[in-house]
Amino acid sequence: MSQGMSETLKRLSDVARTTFGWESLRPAQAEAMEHVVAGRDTLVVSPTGSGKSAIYQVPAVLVGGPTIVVSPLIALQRDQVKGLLGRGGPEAHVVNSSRSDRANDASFEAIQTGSAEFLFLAPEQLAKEEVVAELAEAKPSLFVVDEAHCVSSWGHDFRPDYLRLGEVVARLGHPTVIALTATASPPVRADILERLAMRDAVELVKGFDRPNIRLEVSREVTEREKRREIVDRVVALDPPGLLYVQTRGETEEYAKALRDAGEEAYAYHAGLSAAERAEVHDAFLHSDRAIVVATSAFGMGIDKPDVRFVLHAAPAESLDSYYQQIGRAGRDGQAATAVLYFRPEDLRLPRFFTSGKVDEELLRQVSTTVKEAGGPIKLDDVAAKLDVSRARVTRSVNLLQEALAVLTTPDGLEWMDSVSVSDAVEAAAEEAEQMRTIELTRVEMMRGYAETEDCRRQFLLGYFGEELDALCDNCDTCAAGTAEDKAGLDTGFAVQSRVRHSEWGAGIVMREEEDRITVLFESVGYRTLALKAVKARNLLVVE
DNA sequence: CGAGTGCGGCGTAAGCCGCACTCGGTGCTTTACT
Repeated sequence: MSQGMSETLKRLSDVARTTFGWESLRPAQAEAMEHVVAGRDTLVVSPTGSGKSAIYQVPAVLVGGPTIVVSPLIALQRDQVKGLLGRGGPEAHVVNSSRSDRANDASFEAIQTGSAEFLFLAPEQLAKEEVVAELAEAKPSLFVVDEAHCVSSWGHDFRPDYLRLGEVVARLGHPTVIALTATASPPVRADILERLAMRDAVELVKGFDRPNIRLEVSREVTEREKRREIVDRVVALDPPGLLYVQTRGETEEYAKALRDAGEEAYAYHAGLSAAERAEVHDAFLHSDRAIVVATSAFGMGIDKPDVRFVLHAAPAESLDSYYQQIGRAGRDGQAATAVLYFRPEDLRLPRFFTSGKVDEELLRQVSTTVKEAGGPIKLDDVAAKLDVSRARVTRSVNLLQEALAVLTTPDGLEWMDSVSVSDAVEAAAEEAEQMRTIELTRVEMMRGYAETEDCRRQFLLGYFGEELDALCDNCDTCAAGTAEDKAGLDTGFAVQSRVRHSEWGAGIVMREEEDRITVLFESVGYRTLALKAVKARNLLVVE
């Protein structure tokens, strides 16, 4: 370590102690902080509860200029601010629609004058011209995106403003960008780097394996039988715990069944009132017997160390989501259990929820409007003109931009002259279709995990680009003895090597098995190929 | 996409078949009303 780096480290440790009261920095935290202080864009992938927030908070004090923190939920922003205040850290503000214009203006002023160091907001705020202008005036030095996997999982259709953060970064003069998340597979990481316009970024992936979580899959035939088994299992396991289900109705049904069986169970989904949701959060955080039956709405920002199990009544839409959800178990390092109850039929909803259903008519209208404007036009003006929600227009614009038909400039959207509306619509629809194809292969990887007879942890970690050398000895397949040690397996296509397929182009080998390999292709997503065919027809070339 | 629901037809009594239809997850914001 150079003299300069250790000097930085000393200053970071001083700030951590004097400003935040942290006596020591973990090596992984310190490494990330040094990159941030040096002005390097940094992507950090490490578990919740590992002190990710410190990675931007401590350098923020050392580096001149305020810190903008993008966070997906207003509740999460409030928690962060509370945490900072509680430790006596620098002043922090939030800006969102629940506050008055006057209050928000006061917050902008606080970061412009330097009386506040941190400003928290959602990506939707950054879609507003005035907001970006206020931030630009404050000359931020750090731009943090918390829960950065949302960029990839929500940006493509649910919260499209996530995909436009890269432009915000550019408008702010490219402050140092820090992206934080608890899990992200290689393609999700690549998506984050691209969408946030991160340059020459350092990727730090730490503490990914969670060996204390026992992994199990229970293959089910009938829905009825599955329900019975899940209730029995929950009753048998030690609380507190989580049961993830696919629909709001199921949260109520399972919660009732569990209460009938004598458990302290709560249903949770986004359709509940704010008060009801708060009540469940409260019960979960404070009771050591609580079981929450939830849709995917539950979990972000929940940091409870002693969750003993996370069960899934059905597959999630990707292993990224699945790992995120089971990662809420056993943060205290004590034994915890993750069981997936799997029926192939239950892949139906995840498939249905894949994005990519495009409204070609809307694409056409947006294209025509931008083209006929004859010069830069604001996204909001397009929405107003067409009388369509801003989110829907944003989604269309994102696709048209991908299709290289629309360009975003500081003055607004501009049409690329050489492109016709019909070509643009076609290209944008094709983009969407390709995205859908890739997302469907991600759902298929969920099936792969459920159906594998090999070590489940090797499968999971492999999906995230991490290699686990030995069998984990803490999953059902290891226990059953079906998992085979892969040491010495040589398919000729080593995991993580770059390959090229005659039809599908460039890809990365994700997984080797006796008779097949799984490759992640840039253009078509995950594909499993039979080695026999690959070799006979010379389909793959190692690059 | 596909499981579950509700309805008409069938044909003389009650239930069953096939068809059309509906519904399914995440949160920001904004605006018009109590």
